[in-house]
Amino acid sequence: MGNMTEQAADVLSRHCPSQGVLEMVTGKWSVLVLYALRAGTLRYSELEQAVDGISQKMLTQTLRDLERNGLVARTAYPVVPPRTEYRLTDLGASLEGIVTDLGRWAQNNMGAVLVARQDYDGRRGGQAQAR
Amino acid sequence: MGNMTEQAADVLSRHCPSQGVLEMVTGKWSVLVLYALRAGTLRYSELEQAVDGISQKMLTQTLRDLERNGLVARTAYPVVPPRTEYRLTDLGASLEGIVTDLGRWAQNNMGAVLVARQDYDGRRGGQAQAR
DNA sequence: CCGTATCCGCTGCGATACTG
DNA sequence: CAGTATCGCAGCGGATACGG
Repeated sequence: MGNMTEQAADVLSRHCPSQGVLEMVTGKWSVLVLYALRAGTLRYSELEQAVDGISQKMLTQTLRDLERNGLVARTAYPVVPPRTEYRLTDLGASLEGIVTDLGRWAQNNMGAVLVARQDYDGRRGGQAQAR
Repeated sequence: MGNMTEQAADVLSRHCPSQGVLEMVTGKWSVLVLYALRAGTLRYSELEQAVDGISQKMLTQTLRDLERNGLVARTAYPVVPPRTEYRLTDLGASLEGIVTDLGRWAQNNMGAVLVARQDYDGRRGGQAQAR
């Protein structure tokens, strides 16, 4: 099955629900939380440490979002002090490979990207360049 | 880049530049444009058609960003009417596999995600649910 | 310990109009 | 055809304070 010149029902199609699925990856923190959870089950506080720089608000919000999308399972133990654990669901685990590849790509190629940026900004002749 | 006192010098570390690299993927349109450009060299108007629903502003902005990051090459031919072509650089092409996997994952699993959302929202007992 | 609530600046993104 | 300019707003995301 080869020919894919017809790509009507594709991710690129506006009304395809897969767009909404991709929006899970957009957002500053989602990928990083998934990346951290590859290690296995983690408590809230452990995630907070693992994903360096994330605020409580964004950690909670990202986790709720991932939970809603069925990628992460939340288990709260009614003890004092509270204990809550998060782990990837099967669905979430099916993304592990991609998340890992993405992380590896980022680390392997950040150098090249940084150089490209300097090059691009440089060609612009030292004008004030935001971002 | 030298400072990696611990094994913790990976994507999850706050000061790791790979975070900035990951931000290329965040954003609603970047992945879709990359996805479209897997097909080969495309003109501006072809991209506009391919990535359904994107506005001129966001297409231009996304392309500039990808160009700045060294993932996309832009070639403008000084003819009338103007003709501008975009293609993946080698660096951009090195992301092809991941982008393809991501697209395939989205299409294969959007059903499961949709179900998970309904399930999650349903358990909340019909309360007003944003997003 | 694991959250929720609130205030608020910033910017991503869309809509629209204009140009070489 | 391939952009740029401008406006406007919703929502992301940070800081801080509070609650079970």
